[in-house]
This record gives sequence, structure tokens and C-alpha cells, in this order.
Amino acid sequence: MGTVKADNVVSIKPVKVSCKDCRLRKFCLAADLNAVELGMFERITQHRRSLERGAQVFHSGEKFNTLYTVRTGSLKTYTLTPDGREQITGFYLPGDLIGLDAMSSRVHGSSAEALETTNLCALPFNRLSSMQSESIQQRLLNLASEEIKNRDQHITLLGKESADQRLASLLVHLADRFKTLGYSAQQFNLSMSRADIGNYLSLAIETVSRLFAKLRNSGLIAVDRRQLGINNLDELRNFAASEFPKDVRNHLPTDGSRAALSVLI
Amino acid sequence: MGTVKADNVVSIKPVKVSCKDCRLRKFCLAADLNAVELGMFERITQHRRSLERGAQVFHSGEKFNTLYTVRTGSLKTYTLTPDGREQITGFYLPGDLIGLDAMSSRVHGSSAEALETTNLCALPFNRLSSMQSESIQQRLLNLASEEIKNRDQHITLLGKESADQRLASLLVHLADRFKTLGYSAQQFNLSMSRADIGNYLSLAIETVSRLFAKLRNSGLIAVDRRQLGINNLDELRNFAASEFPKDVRNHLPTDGSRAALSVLI
DNA sequence: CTCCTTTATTGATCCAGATCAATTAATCCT
DNA sequence: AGGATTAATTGATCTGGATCAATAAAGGAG
Repeated sequence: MGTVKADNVVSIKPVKVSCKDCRLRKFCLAADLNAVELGMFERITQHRRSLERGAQVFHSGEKFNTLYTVRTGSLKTYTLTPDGREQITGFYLPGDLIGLDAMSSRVHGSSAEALETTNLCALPFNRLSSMQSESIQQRLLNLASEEIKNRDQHITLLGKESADQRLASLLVHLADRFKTLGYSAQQFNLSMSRADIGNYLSLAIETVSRLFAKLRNSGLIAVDRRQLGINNLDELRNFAASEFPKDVRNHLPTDGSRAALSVLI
Repeated sequence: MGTVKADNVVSIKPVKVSCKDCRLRKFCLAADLNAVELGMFERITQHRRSLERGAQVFHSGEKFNTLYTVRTGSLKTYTLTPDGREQITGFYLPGDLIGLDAMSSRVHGSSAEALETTNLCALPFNRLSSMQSESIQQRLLNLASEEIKNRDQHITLLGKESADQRLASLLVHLADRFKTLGYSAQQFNLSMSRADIGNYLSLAIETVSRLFAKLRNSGLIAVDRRQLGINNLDELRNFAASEFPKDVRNHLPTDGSRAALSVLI
């Protein structure tokens, strides 16, 4: 990441993929637009940004003027603590919109960084607003609302789930996201490092490593470096939402149906 | 809280306070409305809800159709973990809008409960939408954006701050909020229990109690049950944002300027 | 190819904050 | 008022996950 991260110049070049044919349209701001609006939208969205791993899309503190939709690749967003440590607040996959938290103050409150080679659609906010499209306003509001709900989920994860459950939850969440996007939920690549995962889940990287080993030993997943296979998504989901609070763990029945889990507990 | 919480019937009665004269207008959805729009808004918002402590405004899973603005009092919002434990996601004070996270799915993803006697303005969402007011749309978007930013802050608090910093951060945050509302930042009442504070900050209630004692002993605050006095807001703010990660704490200079802090560390 | 840096794994030890326990102080009934 | 429930404080002990440490494995640059 070192040299790449330092001062990566971002190439801005039009890429010829019309919104009309875009596989991701139903996830993006243009979801509900009619043909006419879509034309306007496409004229506004002509700029695409291509990023290498480690490249920053925007920094906390910068002036906000553009929303971005992920077209390919993935990103992380993060805030900084007063003493400069980074707290990852979200991972973003194709179809996701980033920058919503800056709409009000017009200043970015978080930073965004590509986790791998990533393509974005840049949506200049003022021009979006000037479209006066009811559909887009609606969509923005819905996406912001979803974002709040996601954050609430994550707060609940950080506040109430054990280390094991946190990692399992993340994997299940990613699997579900990939499935929605039409990719395999059973087999995918983790574009984020163990450090990123630990940071996001508020766990030490050694703990993350140990938990991967634990899940592998239990047979729930197969993991080799960043390549992940989920052997039993339902059971992994059960484990993530395990209804056994810490103090009850040791009193589990080891009889049959929870065989794989018993390895874990 | 017991019997009150159980099945509190909520009285819906018009209260004669016009939005035009409302001291909280600049914080609420009606912030930027012109006289005509304000009239429409007021006709929509005729219903006020009055709640006793422990009364629920809405439950997670319920159909969403109304946003609420806090007029007096305060509330907590919370999600439930799969095994039924509650995770508080926010405290809401006069002027705050609750329910934004449900706009997209039209189903509440969290619950809201009054922390004390509380009055709300109920804003039926469909009727708001039908106003087609650009100002209101804008305002909704901005408030949702702020809400995302607040959640990011809280995630950072849960993920990166020590127990001491968390409590100090909450107190500073409350002080700032009260100040914005025109109340004293130095002296206010904590409407939430120690249990609520602990839940919100992800700390055991015993820890919260000990931290209050610690802050009191340091001279930064005065606290008697739920009555809080902040003796030195700036120093409390410094402490909350203390740039000394856990591992450096013991190497602090004990010389002068950080005298009060040294009691704490 | 080799050297170097980064990322990940695994083991040993430690500690911040949780849990357990006992006491006190409010507040709520009847 | 008096007994009962709930909220808060304070002390003693325990533990999940952090930190420290060493090693391995994978890229990456020349």
C-alpha cells in the first residue's frame, strides 16, 4: 500500500458504458428514472474515476461536491480519532453510493479509499440537485435512510456481539451483498486486509486471524489468504446471530444438530 | 419503569403552540419554510403526542408512517439483538427528528422510548411528501445526512475510545447540545439511567458508576444522582479527546497544566 | 534469481473492563 | 408510614480479547 497510497494521481476519463445498459442501475441513484431523466442524468455523470488500491477518493475535512457510485471494485470509508487513528465505518461494493454523510455540511466527515482497483461514477451534487428530479430526491433520501439503518446495525454489532459473532456477521453480510449483486455467495474474495477487518470490527488483527482459523476448523468456511469459501451459509448465519450470550455458552447441548457449532464454542 | 412501560396509552391531543412561534422551529423540518408553506405544515402537524417515562413511540418491526420531532423531554432509540438484548443507538433532545431510518423500507428498524415526560410533534410522512416542498425535502436529506455523520462518530467512539473517554465524550456532547438549545451547558439533568448510559456506551453499569466517581474526584464534574454539573468543560473536552492511547497513559508528564487530568490517569 | 517489505499466523502473557457480590439510597405502592 | 422494588455505588475477582513476540509466507523491486 505504501507508495501507492502516498500521492496517487487519479485519472479522470470518460468510459463508454451508458447508464441505460448498466447492470448496476437498479442499485444506484438512477434506479427509478424515466428515459428523459436518464438522459439528463447520464450527461451529468459523464466523468468516471479509476483508482488503484490505496488511492483516496476524498479526505475528511475536504469540501464536498460530488457523490460517487461504485461501479467495480470496493472501498472503505473511515473517520479519524483525535489522535489520528483510523476507524473504518463501512465497506462499499458495486452499486453503493458514498459521500451521503457530507451532504448537509458540504464538508466530508470521513475519508474513502479504494481497497483494490476500482471504478467510480462521479455525480456532481449541485448538478444533481439542479435536475430537480423527484425520483432522485426520493432515492437519495431512501439511500440515506438505509445508511442510517446499516450504521445502527453496526453499532449493535460493536456493542453487543462477541468477537466470533462479529466476524461471522461480516462474512454473512458480505455473502448476502454479493448474492444480491449476482455473484456467488459461497465463494468470493475479501478485498480488505485482516487489519481492515479488525479495524472495522474493533478487534486486533491477531484475533481476526485466530477467528478465521476457528471458523475454518469448525468446517463452516474455507479460507486461504483472501479467498473465502462459505461451506454452510445458514449455519454461519445462525452462528453470527447465536442466541447464546457469553454466560450461557458453556451450557450448550452437544447433541447432533449443533455439531459444527460445538467445535466453535 | 415497570408498569408504566407495559402498555401505556398515548393521548393524542392538539396543543395550541403554533409552529410560527415555536422556539425549536429552526431545528425541525420546518426550519426554512416560508409563511405559506408553514401554514400547510402546521395543518399537517396538528397532532401532538404526550408520553410518560417508559412509553414507546414506535417499535422495531412496526409499519412506519410518521416522523416525530421532540418538543420537550427526551427519548432513546434502540435496536434489538437476535437474542432480544437492547442496544441504544441514540438519545434525542428537543428539536431532534426521529424515525428517519424507516423512510426507505417503511418499517421501523428501531424502537423509541421516552426517558421522561415528553411531548412530540407527529409528522405524517405521506402528507409531508404530498406537500412537494423543496425545502422540506432538502431538510430531510440534510437531517438524514447529519444522522449518518453522528452514527459514524458513535461507531468511532465505540471502536476506538477507552471507557473514560466514552463517558466524557457523552457528557461533552450533551453539554454542547444543551448549549445549542439555549440551556446551560454547565448544569443539566441526565434523563437517562446509568444502565442506559452504559448500554449506549457499551459499558457495564458498574463501570459507568465508577467513571462518574472518577470524574467527580478529579474535580471535572459534580454529579449527584442524575443532576450533573460540569466544572470545566474545556478540560473535560480535552480529556474526552485525550490523545494518549492506552499504552502511553502511564508515561504522562504530571507537571502543572495537566494537573486535573493526572488525577484521572 | 535474491533481498526486502508487507501481511498473516500462532503462541505466551497481560489487563481494562465485565461479572459477581454486598450495601445504600430512592421511589413506589398500599 | 412501612415494606418492596428499582437504581446506584463500591469492592473483589475473573476473563475475552489485547498486546507482545517470533515465525512464516507472499509479493515486489532490482
